Amino acid sequence: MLALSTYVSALLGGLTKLCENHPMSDDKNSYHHGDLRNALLQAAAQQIREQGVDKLSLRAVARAAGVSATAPYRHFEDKNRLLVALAVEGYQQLREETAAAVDPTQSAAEGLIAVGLAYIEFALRRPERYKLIFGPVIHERQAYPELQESGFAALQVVVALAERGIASDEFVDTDPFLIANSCWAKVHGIASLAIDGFYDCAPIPSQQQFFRELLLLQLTGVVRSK
Amino acid sequence: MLALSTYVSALLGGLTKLCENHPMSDDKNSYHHGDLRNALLQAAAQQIREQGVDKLSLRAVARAAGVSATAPYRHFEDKNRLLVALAVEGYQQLREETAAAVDPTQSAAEGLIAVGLAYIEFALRRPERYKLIFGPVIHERQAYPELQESGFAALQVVVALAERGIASDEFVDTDPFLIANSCWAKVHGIASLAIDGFYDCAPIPSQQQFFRELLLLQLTGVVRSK
DNA sequence: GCTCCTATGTTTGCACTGTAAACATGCTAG
DNA sequence: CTAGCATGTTTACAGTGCAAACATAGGAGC
Repeated sequence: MLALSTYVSALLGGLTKLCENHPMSDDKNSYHHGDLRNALLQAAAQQIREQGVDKLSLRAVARAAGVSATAPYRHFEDKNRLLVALAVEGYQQLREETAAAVDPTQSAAEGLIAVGLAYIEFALRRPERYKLIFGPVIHERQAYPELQESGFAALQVVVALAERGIASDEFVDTDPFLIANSCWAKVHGIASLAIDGFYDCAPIPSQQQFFRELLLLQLTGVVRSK
Repeated sequence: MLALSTYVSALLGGLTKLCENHPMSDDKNSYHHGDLRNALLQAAAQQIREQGVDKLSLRAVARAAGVSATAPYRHFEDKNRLLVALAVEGYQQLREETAAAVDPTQSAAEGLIAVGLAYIEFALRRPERYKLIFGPVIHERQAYPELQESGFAALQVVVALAERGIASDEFVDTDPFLIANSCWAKVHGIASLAIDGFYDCAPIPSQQQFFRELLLLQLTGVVRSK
């Protein structure tokens, strides 16, 4: 009887190995999950994508991972910590996607436009993730240095472009950090306003084109050059 | 006696009209509060200011107003509705403060800078209110047209400046709506990033000066004019 | 090979939240 | 004076984040 139960549990263990499409996929049949931390992150990401970032509940995440309500606390001190981890992940994606948008054979100005559009596209494609990254969802951001670090890393893409533009005399000779922040702030503002639906009912023929013109204006300036 | 009480209550009615600083102060000693709606808004505003926007609880607001937990539902269908009301209020403040910053005798460009700085100052002085207005705190913004209306009203200050600049040949001849949005996005981006502490540990001598330079760059452009 | 430690789970419990439903109260119009 | 209605209250429920105590298994040391 004891032997039987052992056998059964082993059998079940084998079975779970076969019919795995949901995240665990380990030989662990019960209890120790194997890779819960990642499973939680993944479940949380999906939940955010589908239901919005402020509807995210730790308990629901745990439920989705097939685990008890307080299990996540073994891997994240806080709900906030989970969010921070997701945000850092988001910053990295953002950095990758914007970096991928710049073509070194193009001019620095074209590069800025491309990065800006990629940034906005990212924000509109993953609005909830974007809100998580920048919005006030995460409490006490300053308590998590990794957040600001990955933020700065994302900014670095733009700084590099600014440096290139200055070096090639394409841009005005200012602090590249200033130029980068100028562009970033602009793009961030556009993305936020777009997500919040400010451009939805505006009399705009094409959003894409509108964004491009906004970005161009950033480069050429508003004041008529005399 | 009946006549007297009527008289007294009329007198008090006249008085409340005069000496209104705190919300209640009515002849109503209990039950019907008098002006609960405003009291709730005020209490909520304070709570947001002091504890942060995402810590706001309707029950705590009710408690602060000295009223039962569900009383607010007689005045706001939702917690969200309360937040919307506060956000609209915030937009109006924002519009007033930015409008007050523009001096008609100045150039349009100087006006844009002044408005931008006033905007950023507003955001930094009332960060939680600002987060409420723009952040993802309010759900389904598009369901509340008054939100977008007051948002557009705030934008109108900038549009007017853009029109003035274009008319006086100070600015390039583009759609004023485009210029206004360009400036607004920029300023909004700066404010958001500043609130999120992105500039806190940056190597910046003076924040104020940094903001001014960022805004100036918006006007003059990044690309070297040939 | 046995035992204990520790990492990782679970259960239980608490204080709190938003909100629905039913009930109470008192101003006001008929 | 009274009926109705706006505005309160009480009660209840499902859901939340999290702390504390308990359970389990896999691996380190004997």
